[in-house]
Amino acid sequence: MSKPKVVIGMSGGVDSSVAAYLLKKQGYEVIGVTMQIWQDEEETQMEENGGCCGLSAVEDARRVANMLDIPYYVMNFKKEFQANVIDYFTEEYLHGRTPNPCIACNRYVKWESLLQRSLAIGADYIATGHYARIQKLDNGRYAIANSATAAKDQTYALYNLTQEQLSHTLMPVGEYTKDEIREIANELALPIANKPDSQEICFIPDHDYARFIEENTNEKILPGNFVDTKGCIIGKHKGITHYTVGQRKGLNLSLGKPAFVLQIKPETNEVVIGDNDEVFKKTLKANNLNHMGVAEFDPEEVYLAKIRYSHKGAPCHVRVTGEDELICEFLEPQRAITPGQAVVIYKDNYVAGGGTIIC
RNA sequence: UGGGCUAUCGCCAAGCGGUAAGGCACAGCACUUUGACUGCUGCAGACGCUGGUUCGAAUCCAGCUAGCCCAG
Repeated sequence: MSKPKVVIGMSGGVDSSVAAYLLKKQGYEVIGVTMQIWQDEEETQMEENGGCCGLSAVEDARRVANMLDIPYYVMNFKKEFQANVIDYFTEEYLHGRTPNPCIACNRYVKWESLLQRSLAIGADYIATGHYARIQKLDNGRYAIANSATAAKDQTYALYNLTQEQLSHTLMPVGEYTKDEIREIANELALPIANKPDSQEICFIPDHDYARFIEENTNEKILPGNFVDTKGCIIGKHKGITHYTVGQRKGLNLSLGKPAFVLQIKPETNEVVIGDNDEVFKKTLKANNLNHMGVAEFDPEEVYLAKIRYSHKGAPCHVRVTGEDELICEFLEPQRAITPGQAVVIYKDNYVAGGGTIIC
């Protein structure tokens, strides 16, 4: 008798607002929720230009919910966000890796925590404004698939969701292009129709990662040596948290030719420097695997793998080398394979699985 | 202290009498819905200092200063 109930995570932005509208139109009983995840009350000001999680977001989301005539709540997830995103982020950098906090946030906060609380209040699904689609494959598994807009594809950051989570998730805007979504927002005269897209890491608005990390750890970040591939010292660095593989800017190294970070060695507090062509590698090892559309990788098959958000994807073979470990062998060398980043493996146009790059 | 060499932007470096190349670094902007990468733009009013020769000098000459090398 009753309509299926869905909790939509509302950021106050265009996408999630339209998503709420679409769900309602599709006949769901929609409940709007904004997750409060990091901001201190006094800091509302700084997020005006559309961060995904600011408090100004709450005002916008509430207005949209009113217009759509759906119930609206703010849920506090600061503790979960701190533990699963901020602490993880800091810890990774301290170990010389380069994390992708959005992936952790998606899996552990936006899904795990929000889904739990939503189910607890009687919802059947949660929904978001991501540009991606959820498919149920012939093998019975759920997988995230590319959205209608390749340009706006967000599947990479969602590779880590579990089957359970996917079975309770809806992504209504995945069927549209960004332009179509904005058009709908305009037609509805949503107050946020022209908000710019969010970008950058939401909890570091000033973009100063190193300072943020320093303020969020008790560990002392020590300067160390830049070394070349032979181990010769060629300069001083400001602390390994300032660097990532493939980086060129900010090294302050004048070698007569561009210098790039090849590797970060936390054991010795060294940063290895080399030429651009030395930052290309053909294989990577990953652990912390998540199987999405494919339960077991076929070593014969050629998959497409992305090693960073904006990577176009490159063909590779996938070899499982352990309980929770695999190796991707790319057909062509890839630039800046970076420990801490995620490798997401695609089959056709859906996510087969992925993991965290360890080397 | 005797002989030789060198002194041009933060680093490297063109220039050889006609009015300061380039690379690296750095900065800003653009791109980017993780970090990066990339692209574009900017970056010596002046060539160690002081004089001199020339219509004209970073470029020639002299002295001074500093650094390097070789002799003691």
